[in-house]
Amino acid sequence: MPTELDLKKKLLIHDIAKHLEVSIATVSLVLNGKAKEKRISDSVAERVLKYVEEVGYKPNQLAKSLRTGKTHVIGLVIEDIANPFFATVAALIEQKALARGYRMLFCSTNNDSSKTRDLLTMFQERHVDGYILALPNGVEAEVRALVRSGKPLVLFDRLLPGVQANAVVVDGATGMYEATQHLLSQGFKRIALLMPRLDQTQMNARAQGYTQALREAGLSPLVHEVEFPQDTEQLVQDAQSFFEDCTTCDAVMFATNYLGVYGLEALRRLGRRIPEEIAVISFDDNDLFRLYSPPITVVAQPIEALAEEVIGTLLASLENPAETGRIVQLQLAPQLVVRASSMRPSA
Amino acid sequence: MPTELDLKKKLLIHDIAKHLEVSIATVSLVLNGKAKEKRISDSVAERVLKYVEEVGYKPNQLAKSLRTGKTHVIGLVIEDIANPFFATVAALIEQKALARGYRMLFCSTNNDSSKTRDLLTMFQERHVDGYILALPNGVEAEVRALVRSGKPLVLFDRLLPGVQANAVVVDGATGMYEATQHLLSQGFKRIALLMPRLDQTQMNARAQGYTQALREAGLSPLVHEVEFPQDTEQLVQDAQSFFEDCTTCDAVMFATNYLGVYGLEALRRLGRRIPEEIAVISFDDNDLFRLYSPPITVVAQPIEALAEEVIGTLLASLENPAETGRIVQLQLAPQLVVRASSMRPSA
DNA sequence: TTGAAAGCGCTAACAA
DNA sequence: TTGTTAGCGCTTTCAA
Repeated sequence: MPTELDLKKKLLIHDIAKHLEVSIATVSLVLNGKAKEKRISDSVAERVLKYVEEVGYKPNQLAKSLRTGKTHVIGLVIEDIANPFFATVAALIEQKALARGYRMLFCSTNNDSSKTRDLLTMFQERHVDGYILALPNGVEAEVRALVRSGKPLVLFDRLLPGVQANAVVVDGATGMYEATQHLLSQGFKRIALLMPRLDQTQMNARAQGYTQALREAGLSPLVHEVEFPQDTEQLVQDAQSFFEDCTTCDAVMFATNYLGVYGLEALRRLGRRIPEEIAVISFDDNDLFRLYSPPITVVAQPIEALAEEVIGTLLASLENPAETGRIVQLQLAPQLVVRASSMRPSA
Repeated sequence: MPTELDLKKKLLIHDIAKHLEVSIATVSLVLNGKAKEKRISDSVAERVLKYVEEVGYKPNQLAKSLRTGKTHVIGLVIEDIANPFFATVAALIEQKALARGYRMLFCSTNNDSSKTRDLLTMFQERHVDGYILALPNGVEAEVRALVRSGKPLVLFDRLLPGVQANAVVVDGATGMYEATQHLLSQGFKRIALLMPRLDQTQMNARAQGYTQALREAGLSPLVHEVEFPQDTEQLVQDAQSFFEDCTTCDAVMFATNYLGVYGLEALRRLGRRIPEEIAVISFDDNDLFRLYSPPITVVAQPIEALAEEVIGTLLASLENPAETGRIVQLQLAPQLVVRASSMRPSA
């Protein structure tokens, strides 16, 4: 004998209206908090709420969305959810969005512009209410169209050339500039930079900060670009052969967290001592850098603040459609965390 | 003067039918690949496809879903997207699901059963087509109801007591059993286990494997449970005071990747040398363990295979509703990766 | 081979 | 204060 719970026959608003002998509209209004506004008697409103709770009626969100045009879903597009930086940002954003009644639909681009285009199309088809985007180059036209359409949207981590939109990024140029100066002040002279071959604004900024600091010191930059994305083992070997060639380098900076990891692996395979033979600084902090022997100096991104600003900016334009048109562009300061890997060993 | 692109007035199926002077049904049928079946002339089908492509018509998925009852969205519920294990699994699942035409709606539980209940309700309201779940205890009733409802569903990482459902888990008991035996064979005698205080099947299995190996060797287990989830600094200090108390321990096993990280931090603060003063093994592999000095021995989970089996199982029951009822339960073997941290230093 | 029309479940304008 | 009803955009049966 099935219990009541078992045969839960997917209640409709119609059913509950009939049971309570009120109209569908009344139920809908009460459920959407418009009882007062529409001057529905407190007693009726109360009865509705009570019964709905009792039988566990849940409105079909699909129908609701079709009707209202709102899905309460935010589309999150990032480079790779397996990258700790993006995973942490995603976790924080999810948490904050959930608290405000929004859910996340997420996808990784893997820096593939064609895949990204498909993703953006899918999000549009699904009518997400807003977008949070860390995109590869090559989708400028699509994003521009999105902005024009008036959909709330926030770019983060990186900008898109020629696209005017809300954005929250980290000031990697200053971060790398200061990090480079720190190395110089420690007496290191041949400072190399390892960065991925990606024409993205945040990467260019990081390289620029590094280059500027060196030039001001009258030194010349030594930039090595590695293919990315690419097979892990290949990346390590690439770094390894770079270090083998660059026998005069006394310091190296990694432009991303994953290059830091692969770079350390390469240095370890070569048996290079840090910082005695080569000083190291990586962009982005994580457990590995903090606990490595020696601990690695990093340019730490303000992840918590980044997530907060991103979701704050999006929710603001979501809840205040009037303000669409006013563009918010934020640049957050990273923090240089000096650890043993960049300290000139006292001779 | 707005260009054609600018005033893209949200095309409807109606518009395209009218333009082509065919019926709405014809357009719909062609778009859903039922042209042949419904014997629609090739020429008409071709015209429809061509025009749709030309003007970039995209059906409203909300309306489509409301009508068909299918959303092509998979709900992914995990403990914490910022945990590298879950982040990696999520990345792999997302990639494989996308390739099959499904998108992911994801949420983290943070081991909060009440939050989890809300999450499951939200997913139901949004009519996700299937569920991939790594849940905390306390939601057995909800999941049992979900299974009864016939919705495709796969549990992973951990089972739920008393719930019969598809599942893909890793055999942590054997993994820890073998790891413990390895330590014993290296001559370590006082082996402690640090684990989170979570009554979850995978944790219990790991503890059981450890305990069994010790008992078989006539030794007694030494299990320390730490509060989780909890503030990071607190976790490190908790581990630290455990190590301070346990002066006779000559080896320690960490039941999760995060405990491994915090445990290493604690040992470092105490200045304990690994493996001379204490040998270390952690469950779950990652960059930190591989590159740590000394490299940490781990019980590595077969993440790629796990993701593959999870999505494979789900898609199978998604695409083959007939088979609902046939439960698939898989147990994958982890791999002991021996590194320096667990090797008896040659005296 | 194609067209008309009945919904999917809900919201909200309009009437009463 | 509450009820009726017209859609939101699409799929699919049934009739032509």
